[in-house]
Amino acid sequence: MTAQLDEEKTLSDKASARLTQAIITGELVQGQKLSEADLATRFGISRGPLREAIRQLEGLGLVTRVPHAGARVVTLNDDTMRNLYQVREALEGFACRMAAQHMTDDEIKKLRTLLNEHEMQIDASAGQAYYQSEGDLDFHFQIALGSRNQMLIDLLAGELYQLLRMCRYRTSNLANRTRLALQQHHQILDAIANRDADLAEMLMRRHISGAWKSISQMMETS
Amino acid sequence: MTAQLDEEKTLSDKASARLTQAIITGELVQGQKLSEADLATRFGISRGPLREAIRQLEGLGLVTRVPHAGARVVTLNDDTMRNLYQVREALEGFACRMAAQHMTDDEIKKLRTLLNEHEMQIDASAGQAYYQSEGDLDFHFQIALGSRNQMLIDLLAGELYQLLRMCRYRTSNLANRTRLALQQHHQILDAIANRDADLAEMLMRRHISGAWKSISQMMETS
DNA sequence: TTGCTCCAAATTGTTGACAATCAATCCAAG
DNA sequence: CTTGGATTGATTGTCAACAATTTGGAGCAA
Repeated sequence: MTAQLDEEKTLSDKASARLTQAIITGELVQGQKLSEADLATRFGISRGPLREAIRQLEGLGLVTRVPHAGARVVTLNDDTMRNLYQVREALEGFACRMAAQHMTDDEIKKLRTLLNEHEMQIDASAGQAYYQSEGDLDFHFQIALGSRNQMLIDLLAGELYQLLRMCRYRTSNLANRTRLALQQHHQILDAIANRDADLAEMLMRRHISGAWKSISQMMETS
Repeated sequence: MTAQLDEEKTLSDKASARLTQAIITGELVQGQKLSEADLATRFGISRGPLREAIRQLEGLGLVTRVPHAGARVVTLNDDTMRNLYQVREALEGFACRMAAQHMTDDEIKKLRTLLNEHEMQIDASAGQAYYQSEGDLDFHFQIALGSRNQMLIDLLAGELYQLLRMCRYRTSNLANRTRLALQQHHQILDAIANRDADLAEMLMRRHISGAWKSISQMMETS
């Protein structure tokens, strides 16, 4: 989505982006301690900017820091993942309600086109998890944009988005729900097109809580 | 609530707390530029810890920073305030739903007692805005705790809470709704006590959206 | 007067050295 | 053998100097 390459402005920002990437992809394991000296040398920068980057990631909830004892990558246990999906249920449900009120007909049409493209990609790649995930995130991001609420957009596309990608990486493609998800996306978009805010919110909530049920089932059986 | 005095651990944390306080109380005006040198000397610390504090506040959404041009206090215009109240409507409504499912009977009883105390304080202080605000925040905080969702608690008691206090400070006691608010609090608690999650969520949503309507009306007439 | 160029001052970004704190180890006393 | 405490090592926190970038204005030409 926003794939800003290596040309950020400051070293702190570069380090922040690199750390985020490393945490999401699992290059830095959950709960791992972040050694300032180690990371600074690995990134080829001084400890100053690195510390600022860590402070920023702390504000974003990706690391936890205890004074004089260092920072650790946040650990996503079952509880925090359940919490995350619940918060998403609340926020994305509400975003969906707002989107039903504010999205233009043109935006809705384009989003429908996007869903159809996703469908074709799924047919072509026969269930490769990558397209599934990216397509799913795309749809949810467009809904967030449709809410016309910048704070909501920042929350969903920022902190929660990063954590969600960590979850996705951890649970990999445990549950292959791409067909069902796509169908539900269409239903949600139908509700939005009909300007039925109540229904749109309810469907999005079910979509997300259903995803969580599926994931938690898969996890406890494995 | 959490009135941690001057004994934080590190200078960065102290500076962070002091900056937050200064921003909320309006000592630092909205949109004002944060000069590192100036603040560092005022706080009696070096620029290093101060920069870390600013980075942290950036992550919390209290300041906006543009590379090589400095950080500014976030500005709360009507749009962002509306956005804030909408996000609260979504999150606190959901928290209320969870609270109806998870709060113990004992917690509910204590919360009822708290509301009664608030009522007496209001009678005694005859509408002093301070008690109104603090009491209101107390109730909402307890509801958040009742959700048993730590992420929700962190959001509501952290970033959103600070922004809300900024709003309260800015709009002062424009709308004296303490009586009405207290009555609605009782109704919400009734719904929770009856374990009626749907009603509890709906009432909390109306409570918050009503508060926003009242505030925005007051603002456009002034 | 207007607009441009270029310079300089002020501010932010970065660094390496120094101080403070915590954790583990080792030694000695009971 | 255990326990208590001091010591040492590593890691985090802090500082002041240095480098890089932006911004504002002085100077000059059209």
